Amino acid sequence: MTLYGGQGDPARTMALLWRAHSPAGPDAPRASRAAPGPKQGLTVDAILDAAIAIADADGMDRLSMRAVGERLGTSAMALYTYVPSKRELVDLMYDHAHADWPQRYPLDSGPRAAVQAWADDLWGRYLRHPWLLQVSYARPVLGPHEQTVLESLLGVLHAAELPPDRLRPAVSALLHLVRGAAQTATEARAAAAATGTSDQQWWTERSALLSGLAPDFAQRFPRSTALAGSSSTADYDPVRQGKDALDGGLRLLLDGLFADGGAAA
Amino acid sequence: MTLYGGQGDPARTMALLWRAHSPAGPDAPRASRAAPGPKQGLTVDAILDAAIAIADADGMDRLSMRAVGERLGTSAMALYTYVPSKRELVDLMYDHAHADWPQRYPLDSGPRAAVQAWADDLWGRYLRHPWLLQVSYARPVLGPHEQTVLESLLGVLHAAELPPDRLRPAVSALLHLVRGAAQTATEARAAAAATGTSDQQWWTERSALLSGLAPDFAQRFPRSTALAGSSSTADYDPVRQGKDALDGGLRLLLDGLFADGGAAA
DNA sequence: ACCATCTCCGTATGCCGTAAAGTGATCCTG
DNA sequence: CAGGATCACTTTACGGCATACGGAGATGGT
Repeated sequence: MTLYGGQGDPARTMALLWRAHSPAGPDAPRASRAAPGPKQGLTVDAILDAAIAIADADGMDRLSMRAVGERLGTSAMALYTYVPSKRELVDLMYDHAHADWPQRYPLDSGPRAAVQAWADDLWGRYLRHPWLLQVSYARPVLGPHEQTVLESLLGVLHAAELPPDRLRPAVSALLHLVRGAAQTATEARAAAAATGTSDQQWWTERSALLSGLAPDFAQRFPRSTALAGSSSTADYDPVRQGKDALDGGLRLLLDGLFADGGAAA
Repeated sequence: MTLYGGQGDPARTMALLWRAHSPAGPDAPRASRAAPGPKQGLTVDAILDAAIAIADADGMDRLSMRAVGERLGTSAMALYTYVPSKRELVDLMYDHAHADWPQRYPLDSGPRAAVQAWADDLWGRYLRHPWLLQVSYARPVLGPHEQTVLESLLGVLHAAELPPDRLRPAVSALLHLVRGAAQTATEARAAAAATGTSDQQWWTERSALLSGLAPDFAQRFPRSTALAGSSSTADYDPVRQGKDALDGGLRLLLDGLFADGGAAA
C-alpha cells in the first residue's frame, strides 16, 4: 500500500526540507536561548542516510523506526527528537533521494534527446531507489530536490516552444510513463528476488495452470494470446522489458508532442 | 506501500480466480466422499463483497482480516477456510472489481474514440475503487476479468491496424497513463478527505510556508512558478484536474500512435 | 548551586497477520 | 444407531508495528 505524504505538521516538515541542506544560518530567530541539555548525538542527514540504505536494501516494508534506530546504534524513540513521525521521515527521504539532480539538460541534440535523457535519469533513479515509487505523488513533498526534477523538465519543454496548452499534459504524461514503467519493472524484479522464481519460470508455471483451469483461454482471449506469443523468449528480464516499454511509449508520446499539426479526432 | 500480489500457493489462487464465477461443476473429481463436518456458512463472493466494501469506504489501510470478519459477523480466522491468506484475498478482490467489463468497444466512431472510451471506463473504475491502484501491477493477477480489460483494448488496437512494433508500447503507455492520472487524483481526493483541508487550502498554505522558507523560490524555479501561476483558480478539484491531464496525455499519445509517419528523432 | 530544559530510553497500548490448538457439528462406516 | 473421522469455526497467543507517556540524566544560564 502506498504511503501518503504530507500529513504531519506542514511547517515543521517544510522547514526540515528547505533548511536541511541549505547553507542558511543556524536556526533563524527562533529563540535567543542557547539551548541547555545534552547535545544531539545524531543528525537528520545521518537518519536519512540510514533509512534510505534500509529501504534500498530491504524494501519499504522493512523500513521501521526500530530498524533505523538499530542501524544508528540507538532506539526507535530516539529518532522522534529529529523527525516528527515516520511519515515525515519518508517525505524527507523522498526529497533527499532526488539530491544531485541536474539543473538543466543540454539541448544541443534537440528537445527529443533532452527529454529522453531526463526520462533515463528518472528511470535510473527509480531503479536504484524503488521505494520512491511507493511514496504518494499527490500533494507532492515540495522539497527543493524534487522541485529540481520538475524544473529541469520544464526547461527542456520551454526551449522546445511547446504550445502552452500542451505543457501540463506533457509533464504529467511523461511522469506517469516513467513512474509506471519503473514500477512494473522494479516490482517484477522484487518479486523475482523474493520468491526465488524468475519471471520466465513464473509465466510458464502460470500458463500451465491456466491451460488446465481455462482450456478455452485462447478462444476467449485471442488477442492476449497472440500478444503473449509474440514475445521473444530471450527478453524475460523485467528491467529490460520495462525500459523497452518506456522507450517505446516515450517515442509515441514525443511523436505526438512534436507533431506540428496535432491531429484532432 | 504497495501490496505485491501472487505470492501464495499459485494453484490455489488460480483455481479460486477461474472457478469462482464459472458455472463449472462442483469440484472436479476431487474425492467421491460427500464431506462430513458442518456446512460452510460463507462464500468467497460474500467475503470479496465485504472486503471490497471496506476498501472502497475506508481505504486499503483499514482493510484487515479482522474488519472483514467483523462485517460478516464472524472472526478473522474464519476467513482462512475460504482464502489462504490476505494476499490472495487482495488478488481475488482485484479481479472481482473488474467484473462486468465490456467484451469489446464499438469502433463506429473510429479507433481514437474507442481507446478514449476504454480509458474513460478504466479511469472511472479506479475512481470508484481507488485501492485497485495499490495492488502491484507486475506479475498480474491473471484472473478472467482483468484479462478482459486487456483483451478489449487489444481488440480496439488490432482493428486500428497498428504496426506490430507499436502494439506493446501503446498498451503499456495507455495503462500507465490511466493508472498514473487516477492515482494522483484519488490520492489527492483521499488526502483532502482525511485532513479536512481542500487541495486549494493546502496549496495556498504550502506556498505561504514556501515563500517564508525559500524567498528565492521564484528565481530558482522560474518555470515551475510560471506553471503554477497559469492554473485557473477554479479547477482545484483534483479529480477534474486528473481527468484533464489524462485526456490531454491521451490526445498526445494518440497523435503519436496514429500519425502515419512516426517521425524519428 | 540551583533548576529549567533538553535528549534519550523503557514501557505500554492498541493495532496487524496468522500459527496452533481446542470445540463442536456433521457425515460415513460399523 | 454408536463411534470415529473430518471439517468449520473459535480462542488464544506470538511477534512486529508506530508512537504516547513518563522517567533519567546531562547540560547550560542564572
